Amino acid sequence: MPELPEVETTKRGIEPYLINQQIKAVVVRQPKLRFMVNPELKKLNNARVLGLSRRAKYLIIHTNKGDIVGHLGMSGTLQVMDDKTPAQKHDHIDFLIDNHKILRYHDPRRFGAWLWAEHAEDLPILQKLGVEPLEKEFSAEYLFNHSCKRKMPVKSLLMHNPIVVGVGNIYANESLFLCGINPALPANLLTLTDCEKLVPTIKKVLKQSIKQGGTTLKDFKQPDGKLGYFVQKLHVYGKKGEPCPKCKTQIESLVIGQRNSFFCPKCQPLLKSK
DNA sequence: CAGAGCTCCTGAATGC
DNA sequence: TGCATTCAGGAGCTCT
Repeated sequence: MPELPEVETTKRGIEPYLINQQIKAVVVRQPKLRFMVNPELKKLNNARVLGLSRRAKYLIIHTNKGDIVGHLGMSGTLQVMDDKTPAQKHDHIDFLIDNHKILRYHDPRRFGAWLWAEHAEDLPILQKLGVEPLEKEFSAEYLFNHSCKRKMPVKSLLMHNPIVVGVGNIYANESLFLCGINPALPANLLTLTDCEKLVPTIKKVLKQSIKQGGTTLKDFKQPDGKLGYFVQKLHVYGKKGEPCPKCKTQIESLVIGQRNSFFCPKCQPLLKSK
């Protein structure tokens, strides 16, 4: 599933092919995605790409005729390929570029979204987003300020977009494990000290992942980038029943906020002893 | 306002 | 072998 690092990697990967190019046409084969694809997209003929940016997991393509705002959902991919490449199943959108290439959006589960706005900042969806996890605004103090008065489980808080964006299920699980914090712990029981550990850990995990995203980057230049998402070294995510890498206790799983969560009951006790 | 639950969709995994 | 069922998963929206 494209997490923030994947989106960032995608952005960096396609940017060189798009910048200063004209979008000749936009072909929408399947408009029914998470939201109906914005018909305004089709008016972008001959729009020139000025640059790309990212906000949370949204990818923004700035043109002289407005901003295209895309989200890869959980199974979406964007690839630049030759404009003669035949469309495959689930290839929902093509942006035809004037260098005989296309930017193709492929998304089996259709959880993605493609919006348009004169200025991306005006989209309500983007305005409601919390801080970027890699920016300095996401600090221990910031997290503590928002956690101390909420009862929701820490893990849900970390995945709560109005507070901090881009921390997906995998990263929330892994970061909490690395900090020895139980994912079900009510947020208001987090101490400032916990936050001082957690925040840098989240940043570290995300940065590491972006670095590894270089691997993904290579694949996605290959037109048949059928390589799935590269597996990264995970400690607990998806490892129910396996031994904890630290203490060998069996990893347990628990559904929190409809999301599967993994943790070591010994390294991440719910009740803080001592 | 906080927070729980619902919903979109399809492929993979599991069950018979 | 094949059909039917179950589940995962990002995030906005609705309801309490």
